[in-house]
Amino acid sequence: MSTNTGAPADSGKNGMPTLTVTACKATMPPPATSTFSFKAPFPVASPGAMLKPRRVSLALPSSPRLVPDSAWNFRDDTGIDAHRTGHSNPGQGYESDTDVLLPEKRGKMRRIASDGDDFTLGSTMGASGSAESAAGPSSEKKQRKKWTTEETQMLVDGCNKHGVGNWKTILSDKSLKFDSRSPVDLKDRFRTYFPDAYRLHYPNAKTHLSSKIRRSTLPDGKPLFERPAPRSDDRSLRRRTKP
DNA sequence: GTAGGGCTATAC
DNA sequence: GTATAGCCCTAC
Repeated sequence: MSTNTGAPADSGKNGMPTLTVTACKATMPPPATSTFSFKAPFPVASPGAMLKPRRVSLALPSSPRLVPDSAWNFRDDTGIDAHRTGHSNPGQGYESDTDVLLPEKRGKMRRIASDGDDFTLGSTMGASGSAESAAGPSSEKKQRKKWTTEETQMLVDGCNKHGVGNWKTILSDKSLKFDSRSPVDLKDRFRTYFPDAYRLHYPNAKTHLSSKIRRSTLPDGKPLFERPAPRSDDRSLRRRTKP
């Protein structure tokens, strides 16, 4: 699987270690250049010192999703395959258009892709839909676009330069080239590709944290990224509650 | 604008 | 059939 050859190595200036991690993918062959260089952007006394929950988990105390810490080491069990055990048909989407469940039934409304489907993504499409809004008013689903090694490296560089979580800033950095990515795309990529780092920076996250993919910590567990200083208007401590 | 959970296409 | 990655949606 993925290996983390993070080389603590020559701690650079400011005591910030220059790290190297091998970015092998579990399901796809490693690109030609599979080594990313990481550099912790901010000095930190201890890995956990700056950790501060930015959001409160959706999981209610009584929620079956709430799993013990030990479960973090397992695959996304906390994200339970609702779509596999629920109403949807794995790999086939919903059985039919009529299988679209109401929000009160499914928890929240989702757009269903179907032939001739007419819906638009609505105003909330801004986040990830903006990048390819050229699709038109009744925007079709954004085509899946795999992240290249180069893009990933840009993301890493951006995180090191601007701090994890400053996706918009990273995206705006002229020196970083992304292929029509949105801030959300950056966040999602970071979340899926560097689950360990994501978990370190966002302890509340319970999804997209495969236990098999670890590209973001050193063998000794030290993080490759540093969380930027929390914003003063940190809303992370609050979290929506499920109906 | 960002975090976080969910859905689903795709690879294996 | 399952795991992963990418996209979607919504709360804040």
